[in-house]
Amino acid sequence: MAAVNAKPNDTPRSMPKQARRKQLIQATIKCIAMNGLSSTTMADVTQQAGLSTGIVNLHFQSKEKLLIETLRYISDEYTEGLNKIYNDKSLNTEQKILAHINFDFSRAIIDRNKLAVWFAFWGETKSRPTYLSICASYVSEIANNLTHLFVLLKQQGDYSDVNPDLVCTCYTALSDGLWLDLLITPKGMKPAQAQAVAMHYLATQFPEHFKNKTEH
Amino acid sequence: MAAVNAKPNDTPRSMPKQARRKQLIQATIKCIAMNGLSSTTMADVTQQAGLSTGIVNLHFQSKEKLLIETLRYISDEYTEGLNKIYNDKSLNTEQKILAHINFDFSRAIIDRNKLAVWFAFWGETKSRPTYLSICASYVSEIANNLTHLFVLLKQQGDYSDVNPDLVCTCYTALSDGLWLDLLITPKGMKPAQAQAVAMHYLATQFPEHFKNKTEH
DNA sequence: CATAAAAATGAATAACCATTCATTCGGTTG
DNA sequence: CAACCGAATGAATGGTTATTCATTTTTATG
Repeated sequence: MAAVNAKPNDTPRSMPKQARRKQLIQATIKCIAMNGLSSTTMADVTQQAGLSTGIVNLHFQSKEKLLIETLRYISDEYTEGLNKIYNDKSLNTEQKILAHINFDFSRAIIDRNKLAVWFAFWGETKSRPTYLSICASYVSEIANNLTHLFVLLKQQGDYSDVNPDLVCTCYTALSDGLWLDLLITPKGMKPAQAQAVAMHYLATQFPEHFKNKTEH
Repeated sequence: MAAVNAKPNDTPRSMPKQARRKQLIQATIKCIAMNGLSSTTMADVTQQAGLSTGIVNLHFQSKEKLLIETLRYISDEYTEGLNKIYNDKSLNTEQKILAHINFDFSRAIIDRNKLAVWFAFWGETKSRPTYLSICASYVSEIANNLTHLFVLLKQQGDYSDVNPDLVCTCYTALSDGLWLDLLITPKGMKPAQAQAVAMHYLATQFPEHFKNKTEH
């Protein structure tokens, strides 16, 4: 029996379409991080992917569609990671919230390449309804889930003054703002610090659960 | 699209150089908000300003320098507004902090055109050292001043557990994140709401001063 | 007024860039 | 092995864009 040698360096044509699209999206992320969205060209992307000029149009029809799929890619990665946590039946409410925070400041998420992509697209939402609607949809999905966790936690302590909606809005804004710190002051703010700031806020709302927990 | 400032009498040539530069910067802000940074062209900007093709190169040498001056313009507007508050001898510490929050969510600052510009530039900082250094400089200036206010306030109440540095980082990140909400969910989040969220956080740290002071 | 200096114009230019498509390549099938 | 077909290539194309600069317009000065 001959061993099937899957050479990782090769990019065989038999690769499923989905894999080639992913390869191009990842090249796009790298290019946006390296050159900025405004000077990312098709040539940059295809070169970064090690492929030929026309390949993006073959797989995505146009540059605009590639960019939309790139935004969708990082949005999906984020929401899917969180949904895995929300749906994990082995975790209780407190553990789910902790897992959420850990995820928000995990390697895969606070990768500066991806942060640059997030902010680049956010900066364009006002002029591109498609970007805006992709953002609006993941924002509301996460807000629903996270608010619900806060509602549940509220019932587990002396938290009558806590407003779950407000806490969700505040936590979400805080973590977005911390992402900005990680992007623009990479030497001043480390991931663990950012996470500690987020924990600090949650401890003000749910001290019985989150005080003195600097978990990672 | 009609040029807004096309009336000849509005733009006399005797205008000081500084005024024409400002006019072009404001046109740039409007274009970035309307079309996105990545598709803002020199022709867009000059048309928006109601001036001729070569005018930007005459006053700024290049597009890149225009963009840098645009970032500097919104940064300066922000830091100067805050410095006015910090240096106002008629305000006590608590009033300065309240004024800071009011300013962060005032009309001039949370104008969606300008928010779009902030995020557009933040998205490019990773690839443009000049943008990064402009951002780094205003960030640290504000952090110094705001932290100092928290240090002073800490002495005015039973706040032994408060960490002024942490509160400054947290407040700043929170307000940046709320700006994002104002930009991408304009129908879901109103300025007054955003400000209330910020107040809510400060009340957790300085309850004797900021509890039940959500409106201003 | 006359003249010079400064500011602004906009047609022309050269570089750049997204997209196309005739051609080549590689894997599969019979 | 031969014939086929989808995937990939990359030179060519046409549209866009930043920048230049000779010319025109306006302002300042005596």
